Amino acid sequence: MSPTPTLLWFRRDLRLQDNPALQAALRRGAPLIPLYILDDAGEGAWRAGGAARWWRHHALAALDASLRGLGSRLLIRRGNARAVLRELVAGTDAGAIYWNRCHEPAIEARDQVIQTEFAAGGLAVESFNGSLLHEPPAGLNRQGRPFQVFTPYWRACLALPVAPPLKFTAAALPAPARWPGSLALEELQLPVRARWAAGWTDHWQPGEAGAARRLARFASAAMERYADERNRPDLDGTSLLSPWLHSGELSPRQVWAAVKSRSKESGVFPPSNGARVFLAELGWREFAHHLLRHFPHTPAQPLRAGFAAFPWAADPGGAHLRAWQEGRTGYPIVDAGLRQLWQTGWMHNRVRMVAASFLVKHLRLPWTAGAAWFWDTLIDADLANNTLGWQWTAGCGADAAPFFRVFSPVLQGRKFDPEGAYVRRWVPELAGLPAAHLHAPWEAPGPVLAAAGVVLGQNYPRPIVDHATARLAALAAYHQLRETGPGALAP
DNA sequence: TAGCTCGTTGGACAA
DNA sequence: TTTGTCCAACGAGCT
Repeated sequence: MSPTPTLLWFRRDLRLQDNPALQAALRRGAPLIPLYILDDAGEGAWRAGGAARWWRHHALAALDASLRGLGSRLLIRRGNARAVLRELVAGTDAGAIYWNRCHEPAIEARDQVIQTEFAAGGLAVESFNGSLLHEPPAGLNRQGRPFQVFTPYWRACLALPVAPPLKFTAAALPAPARWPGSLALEELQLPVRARWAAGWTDHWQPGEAGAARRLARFASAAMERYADERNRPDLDGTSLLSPWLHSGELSPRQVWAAVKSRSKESGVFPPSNGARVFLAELGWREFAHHLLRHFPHTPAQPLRAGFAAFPWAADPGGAHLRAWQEGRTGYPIVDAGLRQLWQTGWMHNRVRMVAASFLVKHLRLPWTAGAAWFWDTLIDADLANNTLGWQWTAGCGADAAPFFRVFSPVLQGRKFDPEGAYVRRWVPELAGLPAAHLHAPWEAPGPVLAAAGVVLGQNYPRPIVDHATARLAALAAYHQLRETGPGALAP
Protein backbone atom coordinates (compact mmCIF):
# COMPACT_ATOMS: atom_id res chain seq x y z
CA MET A 1 0.00 0.00 0.00
CA SER A 2 1.44 3.36 -0.95
CA PRO A 3 1.72 5.85 1.91
CA THR A 4 -1.03 8.41 2.29
CA PRO A 5 -0.23 11.88 0.90
CA THR A 6 1.44 14.64 2.86
CA LEU A 7 -0.12 18.09 2.94
CA LEU A 8 2.76 20.56 2.87
CA TRP A 9 1.24 23.78 4.14
CA PHE A 10 3.17 26.85 2.92
CA ARG A 11 2.71 30.02 4.95
CA ARG A 12 5.58 32.47 5.53
CA ASP A 13 8.10 30.11 4.02
CA LEU A 14 7.52 30.52 0.29
CA ARG A 15 10.74 28.79 -0.73
CA LEU A 16 12.25 25.42 -1.52
CA GLN A 17 15.74 25.96 -0.10
CA ASP A 18 16.25 25.61 3.65
CA ASN A 19 12.68 24.50 4.16
CA PRO A 20 12.52 22.01 7.05
CA ALA A 21 8.87 21.07 6.50
CA LEU A 22 9.56 20.29 2.85
CA GLN A 23 12.58 18.18 3.76
CA ALA A 24 10.60 16.26 6.33
CA ALA A 25 7.83 15.70 3.82
CA LEU A 26 10.34 14.34 1.31
CA ARG A 27 11.74 11.99 3.92
CA ARG A 28 8.24 10.68 4.55
CA GLY A 29 8.33 9.48 0.97
CA ALA A 30 4.67 9.94 0.16
CA PRO A 31 2.94 11.96 -2.57
CA LEU A 32 3.22 15.62 -1.74
CA ILE A 33 0.44 18.19 -1.93
CA PRO A 34 1.85 21.71 -1.58
CA LEU A 35 -0.83 24.02 -0.25
CA TYR A 36 -1.40 27.70 0.43
CA ILE A 37 -4.46 28.93 2.32
CA LEU A 38 -5.42 32.59 2.43
CA ASP A 39 -6.96 32.69 5.91
CA ASP A 40 -7.48 36.36 6.70
CA ALA A 41 -9.68 35.72 9.71
CA GLY A 42 -7.08 33.33 11.10
CA GLU A 43 -4.54 36.16 11.18
CA GLY A 44 -6.79 38.03 13.61
CA ALA A 45 -6.62 41.80 13.65
CA TRP A 46 -3.43 41.71 11.61
CA ARG A 47 -4.38 40.28 8.25
CA ALA A 48 -1.74 41.24 5.72
CA GLY A 49 -1.83 44.87 4.62
CA GLY A 50 -2.22 46.08 1.06
CA ALA A 51 1.41 46.27 0.01
CA ALA A 52 2.30 42.99 1.68
CA ARG A 53 -0.56 41.31 -0.18
CA TRP A 54 0.87 42.53 -3.46
CA TRP A 55 4.17 40.93 -2.53
CA ARG A 56 2.48 37.74 -1.39
CA HIS A 57 0.73 37.39 -4.74
CA HIS A 58 3.98 37.54 -6.68
CA ALA A 59 5.83 35.34 -4.22
CA LEU A 60 3.12 32.70 -4.55
CA ALA A 61 3.30 32.90 -8.31
CA ALA A 62 7.05 32.34 -8.16
CA LEU A 63 6.67 29.40 -5.80
CA ASP A 64 4.03 27.81 -8.02
CA ALA A 65 6.31 28.18 -11.03
CA SER A 66 9.16 26.49 -9.16
CA LEU A 67 6.91 23.65 -8.09
CA ARG A 68 5.64 23.14 -11.61
CA GLY A 69 9.22 22.80 -12.76
CA LEU A 70 9.42 19.82 -10.40
CA GLY A 71 6.27 18.13 -11.66
CA SER A 72 4.21 19.50 -8.82
CA ARG A 73 2.06 22.58 -8.24
CA LEU A 74 0.77 24.87 -5.51
CA LEU A 75 -2.77 24.21 -4.40
CA ILE A 76 -4.49 27.47 -3.54
CA ARG A 77 -7.45 27.83 -1.23
CA ARG A 78 -9.06 30.58 0.77
CA GLY A 79 -11.03 30.53 3.99
CA ASN A 80 -10.80 29.15 7.48
CA ALA A 81 -7.61 27.08 7.57
CA ARG A 82 -9.06 24.42 9.81
CA ALA A 83 -12.06 23.91 7.55
CA VAL A 84 -9.92 23.86 4.43
CA LEU A 85 -7.59 21.28 5.95
CA ARG A 86 -10.52 19.12 7.08
CA GLU A 87 -11.91 19.10 3.59
CA LEU A 88 -8.56 18.33 2.00
CA VAL A 89 -7.74 15.57 4.45
CA ALA A 90 -11.08 13.96 3.73
CA GLY A 91 -10.76 14.42 -0.03
CA THR A 92 -7.17 13.24 -0.40
CA ASP A 93 -6.91 10.71 2.43
CA ALA A 94 -3.84 12.65 3.59
CA GLY A 95 -1.95 11.08 6.44
CA ALA A 96 0.27 13.96 7.42
CA ILE A 97 0.31 17.77 7.61
CA TYR A 98 3.66 19.54 7.80
CA TRP A 99 4.36 23.23 8.10
CA ASN A 100 6.95 25.75 9.26
CA ARG A 101 5.96 27.79 12.27
CA CYS A 102 4.88 31.46 12.34
CA HIS A 103 5.34 33.45 15.50
CA GLU A 104 2.42 35.85 15.49
CA PRO A 105 0.06 35.40 18.42
CA ALA A 106 -3.17 34.86 16.47
CA ILE A 107 -1.53 32.45 14.05
CA GLU A 108 0.18 30.47 16.81
CA ALA A 109 -3.13 30.11 18.62
CA ARG A 110 -4.89 28.97 15.46
CA ASP A 111 -2.12 26.51 14.62
CA GLN A 112 -2.22 25.03 18.10
CA VAL A 113 -5.89 24.20 17.67
CA ILE A 114 -5.23 22.67 14.27
CA GLN A 115 -2.33 20.63 15.56
CA THR A 116 -4.40 19.23 18.39
CA GLU A 117 -7.43 18.42 16.25
CA PHE A 118 -5.63 16.61 13.46
CA ALA A 119 -3.19 14.80 15.70
CA ALA A 120 -6.19 13.51 17.67
CA GLY A 121 -7.59 12.32 14.35
CA GLY A 122 -4.55 10.13 13.85
CA LEU A 123 -2.61 12.28 11.37
CA ALA A 124 1.09 12.96 11.64
CA VAL A 125 1.10 16.68 12.32
CA GLU A 126 4.51 18.26 12.55
CA SER A 127 5.75 21.83 12.57
CA PHE A 128 9.28 23.13 12.15
CA ASN A 129 11.37 26.22 12.68
CA GLY A 130 11.96 27.87 9.35
CA SER A 131 11.88 31.57 10.12
CA LEU A 132 14.17 32.28 13.07
CA LEU A 133 17.79 31.60 13.93
CA HIS A 134 16.79 30.87 17.51
CA GLU A 135 13.24 30.06 18.48
CA PRO A 136 12.01 30.38 22.02
CA PRO A 137 12.89 29.21 24.64
CA ALA A 138 16.15 30.86 23.53
CA GLY A 139 16.18 34.40 24.85
CA LEU A 140 15.52 33.76 28.51
CA ASN A 141 17.80 35.26 31.10
CA ARG A 142 19.16 33.46 34.15
CA GLN A 143 15.94 34.05 36.02
CA GLY A 144 14.09 32.30 33.23
CA ARG A 145 12.45 35.54 32.14
CA PRO A 146 12.58 36.99 28.63
CA PHE A 147 15.39 39.46 27.94
CA GLN A 148 14.04 42.96 27.44
CA VAL A 149 17.29 44.63 26.50
CA PHE A 150 18.74 43.93 23.11
CA THR A 151 22.44 43.72 23.86
CA PRO A 152 22.33 40.95 26.48
CA TYR A 153 19.68 39.16 24.42
CA TRP A 154 21.85 39.14 21.32
CA ARG A 155 24.96 38.25 23.28
CA ALA A 156 23.15 35.18 24.59
CA CYS A 157 22.04 34.29 21.07
CA LEU A 158 25.53 34.66 19.65
CA ALA A 159 26.71 31.97 22.05
CA LEU A 160 24.30 29.49 20.41
CA PRO A 161 25.12 27.51 17.26
CA VAL A 162 23.26 28.33 14.05
CA ALA A 163 22.30 25.32 11.96
CA PRO A 164 23.41 25.41 8.32
CA PRO A 165 20.62 25.81 5.77
CA LEU A 166 19.03 22.66 4.35
CA LYS A 167 19.91 22.11 0.70
CA PHE A 168 17.07 21.25 -1.65
CA THR A 169 18.35 19.19 -4.55
CA ALA A 170 15.40 17.03 -5.64
CA ALA A 171 14.78 16.96 -9.40
CA ALA A 172 11.09 16.24 -8.93
CA LEU A 173 8.48 16.10 -6.19
CA PRO A 174 6.24 13.05 -5.76
CA ALA A 175 2.79 14.00 -6.99
CA PRO A 176 -0.56 12.60 -5.95
CA ALA A 177 -2.47 10.38 -8.39
CA ARG A 178 -5.17 13.04 -8.59
CA TRP A 179 -4.84 16.74 -7.76
CA PRO A 180 -7.58 18.29 -5.63
CA GLY A 181 -9.26 21.40 -6.98
CA SER A 182 -7.49 24.73 -6.60
CA LEU A 183 -8.32 28.38 -6.97
CA ALA A 184 -6.41 30.34 -9.54
CA LEU A 185 -3.97 32.68 -7.81
CA GLU A 186 -5.82 35.67 -9.26
CA GLU A 187 -8.96 34.59 -7.46
CA LEU A 188 -7.34 35.46 -4.15
CA GLN A 189 -7.38 39.09 -5.35
CA LEU A 190 -4.24 39.84 -3.38
CA PRO A 191 -2.77 42.71 -5.40
CA VAL A 192 -5.11 45.54 -4.51
CA ARG A 193 -5.34 48.81 -6.42
CA ALA A 194 -3.21 48.11 -9.45
CA ARG A 195 -2.49 51.78 -10.02
CA TRP A 196 -0.88 52.09 -6.61
CA ALA A 197 1.49 49.21 -7.27
CA ALA A 198 2.16 50.15 -10.88
CA GLY A 199 5.86 50.87 -10.44
CA TRP A 200 6.71 48.29 -7.84
CA THR A 201 7.87 45.62 -10.23
CA ASP A 202 10.62 48.04 -11.27
CA HIS A 203 11.94 47.95 -7.73
CA TRP A 204 11.27 44.41 -6.61
CA GLN A 205 11.51 40.81 -7.71
CA PRO A 206 9.43 38.78 -5.28
CA GLY A 207 10.29 35.10 -5.17
CA GLU A 208 13.15 32.89 -4.12
CA ALA A 209 15.35 33.70 -7.11
CA GLY A 210 15.12 37.46 -6.51
CA ALA A 211 16.02 36.92 -2.87
CA ALA A 212 19.09 34.86 -3.72
CA ARG A 213 20.27 37.48 -6.20
CA ARG A 214 19.87 40.31 -3.74
CA LEU A 215 21.60 38.40 -0.95
CA ALA A 216 24.55 37.52 -3.17
CA ARG A 217 24.87 41.09 -4.36
CA PHE A 218 24.72 42.53 -0.87
CA ALA A 219 27.10 40.02 0.69
CA SER A 220 29.68 40.52 -2.03
CA ALA A 221 29.86 44.30 -1.84
CA ALA A 222 27.73 46.57 0.32
CA MET A 223 28.03 44.44 3.46
CA GLU A 224 31.62 45.54 4.03
CA ARG A 225 30.49 49.17 4.11
CA TYR A 226 27.29 48.46 5.98
CA ALA A 227 28.34 49.96 9.30
CA ASP A 228 28.72 53.38 7.69
CA GLU A 229 26.42 53.37 4.72
CA ARG A 230 23.33 51.72 6.16
CA ASN A 231 22.30 55.10 7.52
CA ARG A 232 22.53 56.85 4.18
CA PRO A 233 19.21 56.87 2.32
CA ASP A 234 20.94 58.43 -0.68
CA LEU A 235 23.13 55.34 -1.12
CA ASP A 236 22.40 51.67 -1.79
CA GLY A 237 23.79 50.79 1.62
CA THR A 238 21.16 48.55 3.17
CA SER A 239 20.52 44.90 2.46
CA LEU A 240 16.92 45.39 1.21
CA LEU A 241 16.27 41.81 2.26
CA SER A 242 13.35 42.51 4.62
CA PRO A 243 10.46 41.74 2.23
CA TRP A 244 11.91 38.37 1.25
CA LEU A 245 12.65 37.56 4.87
CA HIS A 246 9.11 38.45 5.84
CA SER A 247 7.37 36.16 3.42
CA GLY A 248 10.05 33.56 3.75
CA GLU A 249 11.52 33.34 0.28
CA LEU A 250 14.73 33.72 2.21
CA SER A 251 15.52 32.29 5.63
CA PRO A 252 17.70 33.93 8.27
CA ARG A 253 19.85 30.80 8.26
CA GLN A 254 20.59 31.38 4.58
CA VAL A 255 21.59 34.95 5.37
CA TRP A 256 23.76 33.77 8.22
CA ALA A 257 25.43 31.19 5.98
CA ALA A 258 26.07 33.78 3.28
CA VAL A 259 27.85 35.99 5.79
CA LYS A 260 29.75 33.03 7.12
CA SER A 261 30.93 32.03 3.67
CA ARG A 262 32.59 35.45 3.40
CA SER A 263 34.72 34.41 6.38
CA LYS A 264 36.35 31.51 4.59
CA GLU A 265 39.42 33.39 3.42
CA SER A 266 40.14 35.25 6.62
CA GLY A 267 38.88 32.60 9.00
CA VAL A 268 37.45 35.40 11.11
CA PHE A 269 33.75 35.50 11.90
CA PRO A 270 32.10 37.84 11.42
CA PRO A 271 34.35 38.73 8.50
CA SER A 272 34.18 42.49 8.96
CA ASN A 273 32.71 45.16 11.15
CA GLY A 274 30.10 45.74 8.49
CA ALA A 275 29.12 42.09 8.68
CA ARG A 276 28.96 42.22 12.46
CA VAL A 277 26.64 45.22 12.37
CA PHE A 278 24.54 43.58 9.66
CA LEU A 279 24.15 40.40 11.69
CA ALA A 280 23.03 42.51 14.63
CA GLU A 281 20.18 43.74 12.42
CA LEU A 282 19.22 40.12 11.93
CA GLY A 283 19.44 40.01 15.72
CA TRP A 284 16.90 42.82 15.98
CA ARG A 285 14.55 40.83 13.82
CA GLU A 286 14.98 37.90 16.21
CA PHE A 287 14.53 40.20 19.21
CA ALA A 288 11.31 41.60 17.75
CA HIS A 289 9.85 38.12 17.33
CA HIS A 290 11.04 37.20 20.80
CA LEU A 291 9.26 40.20 22.32
CA LEU A 292 6.07 39.63 20.37
CA ARG A 293 6.03 36.05 21.56
CA HIS A 294 6.39 37.02 25.21
CA PHE A 295 4.31 40.21 25.09
CA PRO A 296 1.57 39.39 22.60
CA HIS A 297 -0.51 42.47 23.45
CA THR A 298 2.14 44.89 22.17
CA PRO A 299 0.91 45.39 18.58
CA ALA A 300 -1.91 47.45 20.07
CA GLN A 301 -0.79 48.31 23.61
CA PRO A 302 2.42 49.88 24.92
CA LEU A 303 4.79 47.48 26.63
CA ARG A 304 5.18 50.06 29.38
CA ALA A 305 1.60 50.22 30.53
CA GLY A 306 1.82 53.78 31.83
CA PHE A 307 2.16 55.08 28.30
CA ALA A 308 -1.46 54.19 27.63
CA ALA A 309 -2.27 57.51 29.33
CA PHE A 310 -0.02 59.59 27.06
CA PRO A 311 -1.65 62.94 26.20
CA TRP A 312 -1.79 62.70 22.43
CA ALA A 313 -2.63 65.85 20.50
CA ALA A 314 -6.00 66.43 18.90
CA ASP A 315 -5.99 66.24 15.11
CA PRO A 316 -9.24 67.77 13.90
CA GLY A 317 -10.36 66.16 10.69
CA GLY A 318 -7.20 64.06 10.66
CA ALA A 319 -5.39 66.82 8.78
CA HIS A 320 -1.99 66.25 10.36
CA LEU A 321 -2.12 62.49 9.97
CA ARG A 322 -3.07 62.86 6.32
CA ALA A 323 -0.31 65.39 5.66
CA TRP A 324 2.17 62.95 7.16
CA GLN A 325 0.84 60.00 5.16
CA GLU A 326 0.94 61.95 1.92
CA GLY A 327 4.37 63.50 2.48
CA ARG A 328 3.19 67.09 2.88
CA THR A 329 4.62 68.01 6.28
CA GLY A 330 6.95 70.68 4.93
CA TYR A 331 9.99 68.80 6.28
CA PRO A 332 11.76 67.45 3.21
CA ILE A 333 13.37 64.34 4.69
CA VAL A 334 10.05 63.28 6.26
CA ASP A 335 8.12 63.94 3.07
CA ALA A 336 10.70 62.14 0.96
CA GLY A 337 10.40 59.07 3.17
CA LEU A 338 6.63 58.88 3.05
CA ARG A 339 6.58 59.40 -0.69
CA GLN A 340 9.20 56.73 -1.19
CA LEU A 341 7.00 54.46 0.89
CA TRP A 342 3.92 55.17 -1.18
CA GLN A 343 5.69 54.85 -4.50
CA THR A 344 7.85 51.80 -3.81
CA GLY A 345 6.31 50.03 -0.82
CA TRP A 346 9.50 50.52 1.15
CA MET A 347 11.27 53.21 3.17
CA HIS A 348 14.89 53.46 4.20
CA ASN A 349 15.36 52.48 7.84
CA ARG A 350 16.97 55.73 8.96
CA VAL A 351 14.13 57.67 7.37
CA ARG A 352 11.59 55.35 9.00
CA MET A 353 12.95 56.44 12.36
CA VAL A 354 12.88 60.11 11.47
CA ALA A 355 9.38 59.90 10.00
CA ALA A 356 8.08 57.87 12.93
CA SER A 357 9.63 60.21 15.45
CA PHE A 358 8.04 63.14 13.63
CA LEU A 359 4.57 61.60 13.84
CA VAL A 360 4.86 60.68 17.50
CA LYS A 361 6.82 63.63 18.85
CA HIS A 362 6.28 66.59 16.54
CA LEU A 363 2.67 65.86 15.71
CA ARG A 364 2.04 63.93 18.95
CA LEU A 365 -0.21 61.49 17.16
CA PRO A 366 -0.51 57.93 18.53
CA TRP A 367 2.22 55.55 17.41
CA THR A 368 -0.52 53.04 16.62
CA ALA A 369 -1.75 55.34 13.83
CA GLY A 370 1.71 55.31 12.27
CA ALA A 371 2.04 51.58 12.78
CA ALA A 372 -1.28 51.05 11.00
CA TRP A 373 -0.13 53.14 8.03
CA PHE A 374 3.16 51.28 7.76
CA TRP A 375 1.29 48.00 8.10
CA ASP A 376 -0.78 48.80 5.04
CA THR A 377 1.89 50.38 2.87
CA LEU A 378 5.13 48.47 3.53
CA ILE A 379 5.75 45.45 1.37
CA ASP A 380 7.93 44.15 4.21
CA ALA A 381 5.27 44.86 6.87
CA ASP A 382 6.02 42.45 9.67
CA LEU A 383 4.02 42.47 12.88
CA ALA A 384 6.99 41.88 15.15
CA ASN A 385 9.32 44.38 13.49
CA ASN A 386 6.65 47.03 13.04
CA THR A 387 5.60 46.80 16.67
CA LEU A 388 9.13 46.96 18.01
CA GLY A 389 10.08 49.86 15.76
CA TRP A 390 7.12 52.04 16.65
CA GLN A 391 7.26 51.34 20.36
CA TRP A 392 10.97 52.04 20.33
CA THR A 393 10.41 55.38 18.65
CA ALA A 394 7.55 56.32 20.95
CA GLY A 395 9.65 55.40 23.98
CA CYS A 396 7.04 52.99 25.32
CA GLY A 397 8.66 49.70 24.33
CA ALA A 398 11.55 47.47 25.30
CA ASP A 399 14.96 49.05 25.24
CA ALA A 400 13.35 52.21 23.95
CA ALA A 401 14.83 55.56 23.06
CA PRO A 402 14.85 58.02 25.96
CA PHE A 403 11.89 60.37 25.82
CA PHE A 404 13.98 63.49 25.43
CA ARG A 405 15.46 62.16 22.24
CA VAL A 406 13.56 64.05 19.57
CA PHE A 407 14.99 63.71 16.09
CA SER A 408 15.45 67.03 14.33
CA PRO A 409 14.32 66.42 10.76
CA VAL A 410 16.63 69.15 9.52
CA LEU A 411 19.76 67.86 11.24
CA GLN A 412 18.98 64.26 10.35
CA GLY A 413 18.53 65.29 6.74
CA ARG A 414 21.81 67.19 6.63
CA LYS A 415 23.69 64.43 8.36
CA PHE A 416 22.44 61.44 6.40
CA ASP A 417 21.48 62.98 3.06
CA PRO A 418 24.27 65.56 2.86
CA GLU A 419 24.05 66.28 -0.85
CA GLY A 420 20.29 66.01 -0.84
CA ALA A 421 20.11 63.33 -3.50
CA TYR A 422 17.46 61.40 -1.58
CA VAL A 423 15.21 64.40 -1.08
CA ARG A 424 15.65 65.50 -4.69
CA ARG A 425 14.60 62.10 -5.91
CA TRP A 426 11.39 61.83 -3.91
CA VAL A 427 10.48 65.52 -3.55
CA PRO A 428 11.20 66.71 -7.08
CA GLU A 429 9.64 70.13 -6.53
CA LEU A 430 12.66 70.94 -4.35
CA ALA A 431 15.24 69.49 -6.72
CA GLY A 432 16.50 72.88 -7.83
CA LEU A 433 17.48 74.00 -4.32
CA PRO A 434 21.17 73.93 -3.36
CA ALA A 435 22.10 71.33 -0.73
CA ALA A 436 22.65 74.02 1.88
CA HIS A 437 18.94 74.90 1.84
CA LEU A 438 17.38 71.63 0.79
CA HIS A 439 16.52 70.34 4.24
CA ALA A 440 15.09 73.65 5.51
CA PRO A 441 13.61 75.44 2.50
CA TRP A 442 11.70 77.92 4.70
CA GLU A 443 15.06 79.36 5.78
CA ALA A 444 16.27 79.86 2.21
CA PRO A 445 16.55 83.45 0.93
CA GLY A 446 13.80 84.54 -1.43
CA PRO A 447 16.00 84.72 -4.53
CA VAL A 448 17.30 81.18 -3.90
CA LEU A 449 13.76 79.86 -3.69
CA ALA A 450 12.76 81.80 -6.77
CA ALA A 451 15.72 80.50 -8.76
CA ALA A 452 14.74 76.94 -7.80
CA GLY A 453 11.12 77.53 -8.74
CA VAL A 454 9.95 76.88 -5.17
CA VAL A 455 6.96 78.84 -3.91
CA LEU A 456 6.38 77.85 -0.31
CA GLY A 457 2.74 77.30 0.47
CA GLN A 458 2.02 76.73 -3.20
CA ASN A 459 4.16 74.02 -4.75
CA TYR A 460 5.72 72.87 -1.47
CA PRO A 461 4.15 73.30 1.96
CA ARG A 462 5.51 75.37 4.79
CA PRO A 463 6.29 73.26 7.90
CA ILE A 464 2.98 72.17 9.44
CA VAL A 465 4.52 72.53 12.90
CA ASP A 466 7.51 74.49 14.13
CA HIS A 467 10.30 72.16 15.19
CA ALA A 468 11.36 74.00 18.36
CA THR A 469 7.78 74.53 19.54
CA ALA A 470 6.77 70.94 18.81
CA ARG A 471 9.84 69.57 20.53
CA LEU A 472 9.09 71.48 23.74
CA ALA A 473 5.45 70.39 23.59
CA ALA A 474 6.54 66.76 23.26
CA LEU A 475 8.88 67.04 26.22
CA ALA A 476 6.10 68.68 28.26
CA ALA A 477 3.72 65.88 27.37
CA TYR A 478 6.20 63.26 28.55
CA HIS A 479 6.73 65.18 31.78
CA GLN A 480 2.99 65.31 32.29
CA LEU A 481 2.79 61.56 31.82
CA ARG A 482 5.54 61.00 34.34
CA GLU A 483 3.66 63.00 36.93
CA THR A 484 0.58 60.81 36.65
CA GLY A 485 2.15 58.57 39.25
CA PRO A 486 5.33 56.82 40.34
CA GLY A 487 6.35 54.06 38.04
CA ALA A 488 4.02 55.33 35.31
CA LEU A 489 6.60 54.55 32.70
CA ALA A 490 7.63 51.17 34.05
CA PRO A 491 6.78 48.11 31.99
C1' DT B 1 22.66 39.71 47.35
C1' DA B 2 23.50 44.22 46.79
C1' DG B 3 25.36 47.45 44.28
C1' DC B 4 26.86 48.99 39.82
C1' DT B 5 26.44 50.03 35.06
C1' DC B 6 24.17 50.45 31.07
C1' DG B 7 20.70 51.37 27.71
C1' DT B 8 21.21 50.81 18.48
C1' DT B 9 20.36 54.86 16.02
C1' DG B 10 20.34 62.55 19.54
C1' DG B 11 20.20 67.37 20.12
C1' DA B 12 20.25 71.94 22.47
C1' DC B 13 22.88 74.99 24.55
C1' DA B 14 26.73 77.18 26.68
C1' DA B 15 31.34 78.04 26.60
C1' DT C 1 33.40 76.01 14.49
C1' DT C 2 34.02 72.69 17.85
C1' DT C 3 33.45 70.50 22.16
C1' DG C 4 31.51 69.30 26.63
C1' DT C 5 27.55 68.79 29.29
C1' DC C 6 23.16 68.02 30.23
C1' DC C 7 18.67 66.24 29.35
C1' DA C 8 15.04 61.39 33.78
C1' DA C 9 14.80 57.90 35.92
C1' DC C 10 14.53 53.12 36.34
C1' DG C 11 14.74 48.43 35.53
C1' DA C 12 17.38 44.78 33.43
C1' DG C 13 21.36 42.42 33.54
C1' DC C 14 25.72 41.60 35.36
C1' DT C 15 29.43 40.90 38.78
